[in-house]
Amino acid sequence: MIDFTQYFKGHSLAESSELNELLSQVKLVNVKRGEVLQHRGDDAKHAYFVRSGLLRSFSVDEKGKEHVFMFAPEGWIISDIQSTAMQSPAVLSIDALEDTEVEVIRADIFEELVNKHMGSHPDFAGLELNRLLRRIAVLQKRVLLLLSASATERYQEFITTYPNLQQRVSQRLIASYLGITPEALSRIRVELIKSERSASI
Amino acid sequence: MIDFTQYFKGHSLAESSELNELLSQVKLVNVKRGEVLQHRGDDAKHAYFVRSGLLRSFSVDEKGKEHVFMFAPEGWIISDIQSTAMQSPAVLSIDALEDTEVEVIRADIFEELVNKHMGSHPDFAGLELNRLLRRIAVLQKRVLLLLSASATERYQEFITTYPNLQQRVSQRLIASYLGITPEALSRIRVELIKSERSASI
DNA sequence: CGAGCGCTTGATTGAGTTCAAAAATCGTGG
DNA sequence: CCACGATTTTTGAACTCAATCAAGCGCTCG
Repeated sequence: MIDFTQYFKGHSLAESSELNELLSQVKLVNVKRGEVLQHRGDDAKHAYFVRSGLLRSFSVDEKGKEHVFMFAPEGWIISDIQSTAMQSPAVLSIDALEDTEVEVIRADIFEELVNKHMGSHPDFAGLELNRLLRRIAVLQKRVLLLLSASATERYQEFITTYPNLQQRVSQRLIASYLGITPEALSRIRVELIKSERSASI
Repeated sequence: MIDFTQYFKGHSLAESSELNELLSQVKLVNVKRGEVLQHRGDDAKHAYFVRSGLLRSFSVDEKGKEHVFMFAPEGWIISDIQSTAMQSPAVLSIDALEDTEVEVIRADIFEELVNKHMGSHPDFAGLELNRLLRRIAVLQKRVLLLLSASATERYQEFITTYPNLQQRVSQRLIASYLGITPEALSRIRVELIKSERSASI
C-alpha cells in the first residue's frame, strides 16, 4: 500500500511536525468507477494520490470532445499542475476509471510547503523538483511524438511505455490519449496483428 | 540587457558567494545565425540564457525530419530539461536562428544549486520551482492543442501567444513547431487572409 | 549575377475522420 | 447466474485535411 507518508519517506520532513500537519490535511476517499473528482472550471484544485485503482485527467474541447491528458494508476499523483501554478480555474477534469482509493490534498500544498519550510527541511524542495522534472520529461516526449510520429508509431510507443495500462484501459480511452478516433485505433490494431503474424511465420 | 545575474535578483542567493561562484562558471558566447550550440547525442548538456537574439531546440526523427520543440528569444532559458533530468544523452539539438549573445552554463547547475545550497539560500528552490511550473504549463497547453485543435487553430493560437516571434521566424520553422508542412501553413495563411477580408467588409 | 533558399500554387495521394450499422463485451438488476 | 440494455469494438464506405511531389517565383547574400 502506497501513500503520501511513504512518498515523503527518506526526507527530513518525514519525521517532522510539519509533515504531520500536512498529513492531517490529507483525506482518504473511496471513489466508484465513473465518479468525477474534479470538474473543469473548479476553483479549488486538488492533488490526488492513487493508493489503488486508476484515475485520469482530461480536457473537453469546444465541440464537446474529451481528450485524455494522463492516466494515474497506483502510486501516481495526478493534478492540474498548470491551473494550480497559474492560479486559474481548472482546465482539466479528473475522474475514476476504476473503483479507486485516493488521498486528496490541496494542489498548492507542495509549493506552499516548499516556500514555508524550505529553511528547516530543504530536501523537501528536492523531492518536489524531482517530481516536476519527471513530469516535464514525459510531456516533452509526448510533444515530440505528437509532432513526429504516425498514429501507429504513437500506439506502439504507448504499449511499450505503459504495458500494464493497455490491459486496464478501454481502446476508446487509449485512442483519446493518442489523439485519434477509436475507429482508427481499431484498424491500426488489426494491421499490427496481421504484421505480427507474418513476422513470426 | 537581461542576464543570469538579473534572473537571480530579488533572491537571497543574489548577494551570496555561492552566486558569485555560479556566475564565474557562466560563459558569455556570441553565436552566429545557423551555428549549432548543442547536438543530439551530446553528453554534456548546457542551459542557455539568451541575452539577445533567438535560439531554438529541435529533434530529428528517423526520416531525418526536424521538429521544432521550442523557441527562446531574449530573456529565455533553453535547455534539454528531459535529458538533463534523466542523465541521458541530449535528444534535442539547439541552434541559433539569429546572431545571438548567450550565457552558457552546465544544465544541471540548477538542481545542484538547489541540493547544495538549499539550507543557506532556500528561496533559490522557489525560483527554480517556478521555472519548472511555467514550463509544465506551456507543455500541458501544447499537448492539449496537439490533441484537439486543427492546424489552423494551432496557428491562430501560436500567433496570439507569440505575436513577436511570428515576425522573426520563418514560416518553415513555425510550420515545424505546429507539426505541419510549410505548404500546409502557406495555404492556411491564404485562407485566413481571405476570411479576414470578408469579415472586415 | 547566379545559386540557393523560402514561399506559393497546383495536382495527386494517403492517413485518419466521419457516419452508419453490425458484432462483441460489459455490467447491472432481477 | 442469467438476461437484458448499454457501451465498446469492429467493419465498411465516403469524405477531408494535410502530406507529398513537382514546378515556378522572388529574394538575398556570397
